[in-house]
Amino acid sequence: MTEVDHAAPATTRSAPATARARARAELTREIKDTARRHLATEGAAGLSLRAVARDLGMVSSAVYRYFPSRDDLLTALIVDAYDAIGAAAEAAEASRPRRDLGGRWMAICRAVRGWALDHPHEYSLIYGSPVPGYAAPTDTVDPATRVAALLLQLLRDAVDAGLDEPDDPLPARVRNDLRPMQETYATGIPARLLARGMLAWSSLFGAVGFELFGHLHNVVDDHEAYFDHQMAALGRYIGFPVKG
Amino acid sequence: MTEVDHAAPATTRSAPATARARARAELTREIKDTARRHLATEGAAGLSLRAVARDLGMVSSAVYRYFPSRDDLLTALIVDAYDAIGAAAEAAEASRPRRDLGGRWMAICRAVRGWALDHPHEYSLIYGSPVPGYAAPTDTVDPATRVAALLLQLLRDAVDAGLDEPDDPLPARVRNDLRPMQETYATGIPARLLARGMLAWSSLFGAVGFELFGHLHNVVDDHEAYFDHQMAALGRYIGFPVKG
DNA sequence: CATCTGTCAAGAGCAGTGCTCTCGGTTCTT
DNA sequence: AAGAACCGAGAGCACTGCTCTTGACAGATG
Repeated sequence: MTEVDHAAPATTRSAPATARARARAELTREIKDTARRHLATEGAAGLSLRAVARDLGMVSSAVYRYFPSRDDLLTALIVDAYDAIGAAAEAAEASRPRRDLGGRWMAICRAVRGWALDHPHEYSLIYGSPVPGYAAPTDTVDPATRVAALLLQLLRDAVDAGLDEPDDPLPARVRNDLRPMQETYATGIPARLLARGMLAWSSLFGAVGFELFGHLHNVVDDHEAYFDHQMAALGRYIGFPVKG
Repeated sequence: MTEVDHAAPATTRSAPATARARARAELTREIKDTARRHLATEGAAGLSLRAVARDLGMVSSAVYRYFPSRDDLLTALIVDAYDAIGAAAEAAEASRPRRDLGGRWMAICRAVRGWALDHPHEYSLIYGSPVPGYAAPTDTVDPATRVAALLLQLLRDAVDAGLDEPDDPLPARVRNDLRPMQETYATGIPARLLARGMLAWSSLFGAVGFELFGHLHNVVDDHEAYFDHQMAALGRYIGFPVKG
C-alpha cells in the first residue's frame, strides 16, 4: 500500500503525480478489494487470480502487472488483515478509560473475537494454518505485532498502577530466554508477569480459534457468554480487576 | 477404515473372505499412506489425487474407485489424524501413575505438542483453519473428542482425589449453557472446575498453534522450555500439583 | 463347466488453475 | 519529439479435480 511512496520520492503522498500512478493505485486497491470479497466466500485456497480478473473485467495476465504472483496478492491481504484486526483492537481498547485495566483487557479480547467472527477467512489467513507452500515475507511481521503491542502496553500500565508480580515459579531457562524480547519490547514488565501475559495472549487466540474452527460445536451454545467468562477469568489470572 | 466390515457381514474382520477384498483394503491403506506423505511435504491444499496415483504407479481415475472424491480422502486423513493424536496423548498419559495428576496433565500437553511438531501438516488439518469449501462430515466428530475425553477423565480423577472447586465467579448463563454437556460427558465435575478445564483445553491448543504457526518467532527461542512452563502454570491454575 | 454380474484399471476429455511470453498501444520522461 | 517504461490483451504450457466410456478380470450362479 506504500510502494508508490517508496518509488516516487518527490510527490505528495495523497495524490500521485502522474495519472498513470493514480490509476495504478486505484486498480491495485480494486484488485485487493475483490480478492478480499472472494476470500470471504471461497476461502484462501479458493482465491483465484483469474476469477478476480474476471470480476474486474480484465484479463488474468493483466493482474500480474500489479501482483507478480498469487502469493504476493495473498501477502497484501495478510498485511491488511493484520492491520485491520490491530486497528479494531486498538480502537476498542482506546474507548476505555486508561485506568480501567480490566475493561481494556476485555475490550481487546472482544474486539479480536468480533473481528474474527466478522472476517472468518481473513482471520484464518493470519491465525490459522499457514497456506502451504507459502512463506510469509518480512513485510508481515510488523503489522502482525499490533495486538501484542497493545497487550504489552496494558501490562506496563498495570505495573505502573501497582500490579504485583505473581509468585509463580519461573525456570531460569525461560527467564533467560525471554530476556532479549523483554528488554526490547517489554521494558518494565517483570518476567513472571510477562510470562502470564503471554499465556493469556496465546490463550485468547486459542479460544477464538476454537470457536471459529468449530471445536466448540455441541459443547457450548452461547459462545459470547462463554468467551466473555473465559477471558474474564484469564484477565483475573493476570491480575487485572475484571468484574464478572 | 471399517467399510468392509459393514458391507461383509459374515466374514472375520481380520482376514477378509475374498482375495479381492483383501487387495482393496491393502490398496486403500497404501493410498492413504502416500497421501499422508504428500500432505507432509505439500500441505493440505497441495494434496493432489493425480500425484498420489502417480506415486503408486496407477492411473488417477483408479483412485476414485477407492475414494469418491478428494474430500473423502481428506476426511479419511482427518479421522486418522484425530485418532493418532488422541492415541499419542492416551499413551503418554497412561504411562504416568494414576494419582500423579500434574504429571498426567503435563504428559498430555507434551504429547499433543510432540505429535503436532512431528506431523505439522496433519495437525494443521485438524486444528488449523478448516479447508475451504470442505465441511467435516460427522465421521470426524467421534475421534476428535479423544483428547478432550482424556482431560475430562483427568478432572474427574482430580475431583475424586479431593480437588476443591475454584471460587471464581461463574455467570449463571454460562453455568446453564454448560449443563447439558456437563451431564453427558462431565458427570461429577463441578461447573467452575469444568470451566477452568475447558479454558486450559483451548489454551493448550492455542499455545501449540502459536508455536507451530510461527507466532512465537523472534519472541521465544527455547520453545520446549517455554511450553513446559506455560502448561505447568496452566495446570496449577486448574489445581493440579505440577512441580516447576 | 459356462455364464452372468459386479469390480477394476485405463484412457480420453472437460473445465478450471497459476503463470509466461509476445504483441501492439498508451503514457510518461528526457 | 524520441525513447523508455508501462499496460492490457491473447495465446499457450503444464497442471489440477472430476466424469465418462471401454475393455479386462474375478466371483458367484446356473
